[in-house]
Amino acid sequence: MNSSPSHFRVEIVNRLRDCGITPTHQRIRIGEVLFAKAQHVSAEQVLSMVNRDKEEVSKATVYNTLGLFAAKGLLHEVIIDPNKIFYDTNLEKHHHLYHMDSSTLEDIEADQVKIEQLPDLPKGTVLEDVDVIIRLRKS
Amino acid sequence: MNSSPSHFRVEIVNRLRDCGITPTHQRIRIGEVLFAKAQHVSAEQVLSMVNRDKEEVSKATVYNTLGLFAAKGLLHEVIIDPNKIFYDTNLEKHHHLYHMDSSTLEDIEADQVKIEQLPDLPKGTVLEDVDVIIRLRKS
DNA sequence: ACTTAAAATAGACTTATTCTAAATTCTGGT
DNA sequence: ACCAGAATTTAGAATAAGTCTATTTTAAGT
Repeated sequence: MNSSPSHFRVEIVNRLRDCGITPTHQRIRIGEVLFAKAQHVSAEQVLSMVNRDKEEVSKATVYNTLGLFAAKGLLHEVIIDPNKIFYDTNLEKHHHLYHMDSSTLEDIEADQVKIEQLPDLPKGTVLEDVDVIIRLRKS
Repeated sequence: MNSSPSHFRVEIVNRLRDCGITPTHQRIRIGEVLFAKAQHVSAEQVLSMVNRDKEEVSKATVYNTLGLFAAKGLLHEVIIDPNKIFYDTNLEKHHHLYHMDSSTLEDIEADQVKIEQLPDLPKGTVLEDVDVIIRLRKS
């Protein structure tokens, strides 16, 4: 609805189309806040970022959209804190440092952790992902 | 309050004392169901196991006690399912297979996974734990 | 523009967990 | 054994994340 949409906005629209997601106003808005930088955000945070200036997107839509984006691979769900899913916009293979004192999450590049051996997987199953979470505490 | 407490019951009482936990009726009851075998249980499950025959322990106490046991190292919290904490009575070093289709958790022994390298930890922090979660999907 | 399927919405609902304030039970000192 | 104070338990209310539902709005192809 803007006559000169920003380059970033156009990028998001294309990204959504590439995944077969119809780029609605709300989804684009959510994309704008999510993909501005690599970050870990909760649904709650997205909701408030998206509506910072004016009420633009409902709670239900934020939840639906985050679920949809995650299903399409635009985000990863990170499950570390029991009361909150974090959505991670960093799609590179990577792992996490979790600061238990502050409940914050920090990325570590995949090559910083070397896993040499995994168990035999039960038959009938395929590996989806290996998450490594390094929990830290203040010393 | 039983004149011939079972060996298992006595064991639990000692275990609680060793951790500096006053062994109340409720805590012992909860210990009985938890430490009967290595398992992963949610608070909800503990609540219903404990009160199977007759109402013995309140919800608040179950939550308090699980939190206390975890703080004292009698249990480990496992956070994999976003809406639920699972408490793990297996205290051996180990990792987890998570079956995404059934939302169930399976232990794997620590030596089944070899981690060769960890990143340098930020200064002022100490390693608390390294969790490896292998997510599986039906093939 | 017109139609229809997809998407978004408000707000009620659910579910896990925490809080609160009162009642009960321990524990250590007598 | 008895008592006081501390710790623990309790029922039920409160909170918070997330889901559901029924209705309205929007997107996209004709």
